[in-house]
Amino acid sequence: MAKDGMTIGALAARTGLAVSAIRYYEAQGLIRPWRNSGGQRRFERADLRRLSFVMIAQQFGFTLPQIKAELDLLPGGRTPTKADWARISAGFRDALDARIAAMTRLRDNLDGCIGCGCLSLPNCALYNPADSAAGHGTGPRYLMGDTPPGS
Amino acid sequence: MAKDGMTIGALAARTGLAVSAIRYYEAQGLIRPWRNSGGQRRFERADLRRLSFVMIAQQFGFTLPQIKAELDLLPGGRTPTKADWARISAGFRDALDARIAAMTRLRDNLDGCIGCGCLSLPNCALYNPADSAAGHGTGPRYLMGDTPPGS
DNA sequence: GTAATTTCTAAAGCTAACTTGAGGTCAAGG
DNA sequence: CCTTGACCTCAAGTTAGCTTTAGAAATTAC
Repeated sequence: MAKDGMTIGALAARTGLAVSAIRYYEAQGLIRPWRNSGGQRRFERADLRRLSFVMIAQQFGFTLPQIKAELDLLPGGRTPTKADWARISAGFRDALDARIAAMTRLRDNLDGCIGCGCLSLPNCALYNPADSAAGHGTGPRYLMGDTPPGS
Repeated sequence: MAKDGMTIGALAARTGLAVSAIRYYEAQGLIRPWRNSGGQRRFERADLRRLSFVMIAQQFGFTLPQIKAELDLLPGGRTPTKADWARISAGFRDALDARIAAMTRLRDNLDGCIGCGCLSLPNCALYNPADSAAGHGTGPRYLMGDTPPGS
């Protein structure tokens, strides 16, 4: 009776996620529910926390594989403790700091461009786009009509 | 002879964008090249700046329609002046500030959760996700297994 | 016991932002 | 003039992150 677990619908109601999204997350390996005798998914309370983590991380622009990598650091056999969560959240925070710093730097550079009115390189540091904040384009990109650094 | 313009290849080389991406941007109304006698696109120097703006805005997570909305504020008939660019960049900066603030707030809330070790609501302000930073999910989302605000 | 609800799987569809491919035209060099 | 490379259009394919649909089985409510 203790190991009853939540249904997917209950989990959806409590997280605000769609049932389909939760199933999708399972397919991506972010959660690992067990099955009851009838083949239906059953979730533990800890999964609420996992999904919350997923949602927060997404707010910051992390991809599901990246989030999975963080979650994979949680202990396998037992229910994660406060300390476990604190540990991965701290590691996560470093990534956040870097991301925020990159955005801020980018904004400040734009500020500089507005100030000088140039909006053109090489005065402007904008052509060295901040790391993975949101830029995962295919090829190299140079800004303001500048030529690549090494040419 | 003055109105010769750049070819799409030249523009691609100078921005680092793919030729196909530039054509796509035209289709989305972000740039309006003219055509030469043979039907090929020709671009003005100001388009370098427009594309640079597009690339920077994308770094910040703006969608192409949002970027187009900003670019549409530029004067139609003439080549944009420094003042024109400064004006739209300033408006743009406000959006950036909001976005960075939202991210920072989110991070700080996460900090609080790490500090108290709870990572659970309602102690944690995280369930009131920051505005459009990256969250454009379909339905409502509540974090940490909390119930929605009004229930 | 039966009807209504929930859940199941598998496959297809959707949006954003592009890329790739096919088949053909234009422009520049020799 | 003729070849080569850049360019053209249009349609279809790609990735992420899901949703929708269809048909069927399990659960819950009465």
